[in-house]
Amino acid sequence: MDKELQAQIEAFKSYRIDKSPLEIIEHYRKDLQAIQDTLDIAAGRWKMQIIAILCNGEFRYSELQKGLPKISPRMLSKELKILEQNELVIRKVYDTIPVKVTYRLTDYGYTLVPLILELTNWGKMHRERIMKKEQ
Amino acid sequence: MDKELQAQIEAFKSYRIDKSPLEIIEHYRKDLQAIQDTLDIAAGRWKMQIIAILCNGEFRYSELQKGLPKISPRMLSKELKILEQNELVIRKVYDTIPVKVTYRLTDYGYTLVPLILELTNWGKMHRERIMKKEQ
DNA sequence: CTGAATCCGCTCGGATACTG
DNA sequence: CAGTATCCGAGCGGATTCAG
Repeated sequence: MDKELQAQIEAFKSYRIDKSPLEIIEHYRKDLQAIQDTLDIAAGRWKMQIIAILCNGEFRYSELQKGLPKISPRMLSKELKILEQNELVIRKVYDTIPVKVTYRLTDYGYTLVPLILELTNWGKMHRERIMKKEQ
Repeated sequence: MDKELQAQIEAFKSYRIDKSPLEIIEHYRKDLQAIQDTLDIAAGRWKMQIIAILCNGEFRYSELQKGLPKISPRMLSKELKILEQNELVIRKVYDTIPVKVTYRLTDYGYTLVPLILELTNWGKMHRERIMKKEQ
């Protein structure tokens, strides 16, 4: 695992050897654009967390609220609507009384799993690092 | 690669089988916190892109500006300062005339490489998908 | 060349109250 | 239960100008 990371880093560094900084930047434009594209979809404090929950299955609106205690209903419904528009989430209404609404990821939404995992892993590592420093 | 993704997704789904949504959410709190932690470090429109450039080596302030044509000097220096405070980036001043300043990642900064790669990959895939749909 | 200083609009996101 | 409506503050980020 760590070796893999080393390899990735070395790949970046070796890429650089025979190029000037400006050449590198030029060849790297598309990657930056790609990052920007991802950020456009996933921006904000909540979207990634919502997707992360939904990776685990189908959840009701109120269940999501319990998973994200600090989110206001306004934000939750707003974010869900955007995620639905981007075809990452499917909203399903059950015609019962009282109403029941569930959310789950589309297949496309599940393509974000690796990203979610990286976010989670790095966050955990970061927290450990902070803890150590404080002691 | 795609098989690996399938395996990851299945891992999520099978995890769910014998648990209620609320149990899942409860057990999942720490992961959400981790995601939040990462977002706190990487939030905003520019930080990830700056780190992505610096993955390729050492760059001067003006080179970074060329890599991110739309960033204002204010933002660039502000973001770099925060990244430096978080020990992701090292700032180095050369005592020449005119001054020369370079930025590069710390070893800790390089731990973000996998995340950067995922952001890039997903962004590229997403763009292809959008293109197809529009035709 | 590498920023710092100032001004400002906008949108993100929180709080609260209310509805079918 | 699953949202909507309304109000509001903070800060993100852009534009421009200036300085060491």
